[in-house]
Amino acid sequence: MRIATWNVNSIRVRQTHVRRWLERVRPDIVVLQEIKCEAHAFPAAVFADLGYKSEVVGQKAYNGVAALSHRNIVIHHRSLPGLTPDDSQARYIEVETEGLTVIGIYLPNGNSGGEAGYSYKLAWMDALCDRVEALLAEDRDLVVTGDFNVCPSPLDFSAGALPPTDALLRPETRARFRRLIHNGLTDAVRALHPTSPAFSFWDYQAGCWERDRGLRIDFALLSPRLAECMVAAAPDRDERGAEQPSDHVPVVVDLVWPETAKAA
DNA sequence: ATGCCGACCCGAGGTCGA
Repeated sequence: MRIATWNVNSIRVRQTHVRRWLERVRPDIVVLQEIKCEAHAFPAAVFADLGYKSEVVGQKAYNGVAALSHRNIVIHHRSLPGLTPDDSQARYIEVETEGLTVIGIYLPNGNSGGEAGYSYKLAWMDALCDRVEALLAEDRDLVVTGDFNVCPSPLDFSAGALPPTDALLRPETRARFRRLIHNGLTDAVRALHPTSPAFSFWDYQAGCWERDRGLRIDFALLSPRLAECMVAAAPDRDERGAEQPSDHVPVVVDLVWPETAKAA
């Protein structure tokens, strides 16, 4: 099973990129972030042509997440359970496919809106931790994937790419990311690539892509049984070199169930 | 030290992203 995440920075601008990428990579399920449109404006027909159904949590101009799959998927939540007050921003989608729960997130950046903006990020992360704990307590097979807007360690960003006080780096941010991991989730890319940066984002500005000055902020976190099935996990760097690219690239994880592995 | 770029709003230039 191939699971992927991609912050596309506007699905209407990037729809041909996503279509071409679906044909090349053929994920079973991909969650998208920053689609930046309402559901009625989502180009679902473009992906339906390739056999992909869409579930969309839209918002005008900002945020917006979606899930595309050529399998049957059921949407369970369109906002983050337990976040108070209710999240008016389209940042969370929770779907189920063949017994697997997939949570797609666009976690708040936390650098805008002053301390209130940062508090919102921390509250969002607290609610996400609680949601993950509840699902793991039910022994669910779970993937939490998307744009986390967190750089957990110095390996996850180029030196000087972010000021030390940035919301992606602050100790309170990192502590909450560690809490997610300590609940029993495995950071798929880091588990398979312990020493390479494996960036997933390069700013449009200052020639960051050409200088490989990037960040690793897009993750796929796997519950224990799924982590044992992981055979590959990596950012798809090729997409950053495309014409008019998103500033993020897809992150792709491959899982192979033990029965399949024995047969192969 | 700051801005660089690109997308949104809409039809200028402000706002946001990370």
